[in-house]
Amino acid sequence: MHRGDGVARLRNAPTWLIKMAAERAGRLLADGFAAADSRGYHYLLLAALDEHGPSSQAELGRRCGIDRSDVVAAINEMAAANLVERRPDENDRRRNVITLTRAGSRHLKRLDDVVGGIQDAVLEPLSDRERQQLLRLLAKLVDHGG
Amino acid sequence: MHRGDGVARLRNAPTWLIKMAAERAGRLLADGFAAADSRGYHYLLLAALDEHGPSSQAELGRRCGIDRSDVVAAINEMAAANLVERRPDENDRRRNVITLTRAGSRHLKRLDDVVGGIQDAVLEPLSDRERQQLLRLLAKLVDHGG
DNA sequence: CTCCATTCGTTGGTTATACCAATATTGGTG
DNA sequence: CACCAATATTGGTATAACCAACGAATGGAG
Repeated sequence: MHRGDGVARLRNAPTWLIKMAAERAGRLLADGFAAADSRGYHYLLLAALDEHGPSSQAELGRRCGIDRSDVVAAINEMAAANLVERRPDENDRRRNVITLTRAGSRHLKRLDDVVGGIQDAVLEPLSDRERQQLLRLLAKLVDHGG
Repeated sequence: MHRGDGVARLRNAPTWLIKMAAERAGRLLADGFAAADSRGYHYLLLAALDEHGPSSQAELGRRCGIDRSDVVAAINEMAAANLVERRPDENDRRRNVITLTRAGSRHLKRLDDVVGGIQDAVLEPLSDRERQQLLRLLAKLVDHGG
């Protein structure tokens, strides 16, 4: 029995189904990240560093949609684990430059695998064609407003 | 700019898009409920009462997937607003019987309208055919595992 | 150069959701 | 009766997401 299964009017409410599916995906992702000693913010930040190179914390926050204060905490954790390096920016002494370390790159690869595995687990009941359909429909929804 | 828009590998990750869509839907729902002096739990509980008639708090919790302790709090709030009535069960004095009041029925109608409006807002970019497709795909996902 | 607004990192909160544990009361079963 | 299960309730925890305020530093307008 899942949240709201006993309420008939929700079974045909797309927004509710989206929330249900998101909850499941979120649980699986959180569990997978936790098993790799990480969490969602870490994955986002590592991926952003990988794709855009060394960045200030504010840049990371804007790119990932994470509040500056939460970036501080996540970077603290990852710096302590040597996944990233934090050093002051010579050209702008307000900023820190965050750099991905070798260990950070390796960790990101592991997390990419975790995410990939969860994609497969969640999408398992769908055929390739259906997955493409779903991707297209969701992209349309997200591009529009969210 | 939305959460994770600056991370390319997420734009083609269905689970991420689902989470994004769910966040948007969740925000809209929370805002809509708040504008009606309610929140998600209230809607779930009122809907369950409407569909199944008077129930104990434990029944409500099981049907809605809400923890018993959270049911207590939500029922407290709704009883204070005269949306439901809480009285001890004569046949089983462990239980309370929760009953929907007239005002509760009216409130539920308002919340149903709120939810309906949000469905339309979220699904706006999709044609009728696409909405049916999405509903089908999501149902498949949710039925399967979550 | 001076003043002012802005940016940045950081600390220290708040809120809402979703849990979990413990308790007293009652019900049902042997 | 003795025992276990279910119920309502209190209280607490963890987490994500967000917000406010601060000092230090920067940049631009005059």
